[in-house]
Amino acid sequence: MPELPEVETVVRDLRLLLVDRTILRATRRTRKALRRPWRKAWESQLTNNTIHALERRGKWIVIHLNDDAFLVVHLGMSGQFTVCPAYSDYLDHVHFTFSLSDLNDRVSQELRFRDPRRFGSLTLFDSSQKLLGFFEDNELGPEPFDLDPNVWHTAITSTKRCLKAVLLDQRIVAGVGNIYADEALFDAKIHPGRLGNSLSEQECDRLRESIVKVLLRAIEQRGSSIRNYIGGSGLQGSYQDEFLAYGRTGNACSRCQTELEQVRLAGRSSHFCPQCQPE
DNA sequence: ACAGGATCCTGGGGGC
DNA sequence: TGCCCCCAGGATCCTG
Repeated sequence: MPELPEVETVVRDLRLLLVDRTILRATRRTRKALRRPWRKAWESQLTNNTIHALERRGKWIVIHLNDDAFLVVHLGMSGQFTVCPAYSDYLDHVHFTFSLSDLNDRVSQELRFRDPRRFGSLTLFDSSQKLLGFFEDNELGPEPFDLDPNVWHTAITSTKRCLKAVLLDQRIVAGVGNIYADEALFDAKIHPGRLGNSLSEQECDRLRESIVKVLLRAIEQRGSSIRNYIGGSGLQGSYQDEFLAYGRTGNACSRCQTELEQVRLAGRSSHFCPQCQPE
């Protein structure tokens, strides 16, 4: 579900709500397995630990704690990570709660992790070295905003995979998912089924610039809420109202009025304009 | 090396 | 109302 703009929105929301606050208690509310195993010992490691920074890396949320510890969260397809009043009702599928130290005269609050489909995960690393090692083991690629044009050009043109598969590959670029891959390819006027090694240098540049443009605009709109995505403060995003390709099969292309089409690539539905994005 | 499929899950929507 | 099937913002593993 959440791609880079949604994760960035959660991080920005939570930064305002969590920095300098202490986790008084970490509670696992279900025994259902998530994508990665949770160790019981992490609960005591988190207790009385203070959050001093939050950052995003690709689709990962990194929470900096004292003693060089890091809580790393992935939202998978349906994850929600929100701060809410401690007395508010629990929805179903809330797997973790982290009660927070009071802030001045505000009501007591909790950080909650909810994830109906359980493709998300929470993992604690007890040193920055282990955190970096984790990203290295995953071969997590560069942030879209830091892409070196030459490295990008080489990565694209040295593969015979279709572009949709390349954009979804977190080793090539971190943070792009199904929605923003389609939107970026539409913006760049490049067909998602084109093979990487068929792109010209100009097309590589255009695609890279479209990715950045689409992601930045989506962040401005707090991401896309099409099913159950919400930000760290519970607010929805609105970029879904600006989709030009994703989910618009059968509608008229905003540029040329041709009917948009849909194909399945890399196991994912891909939306495009057959006129603007020729095969 | 890569495509394609299955898998891990729950829930919503459409068709009947 | 219910049932069945398909689909979904992710990522990984297996087969051919």
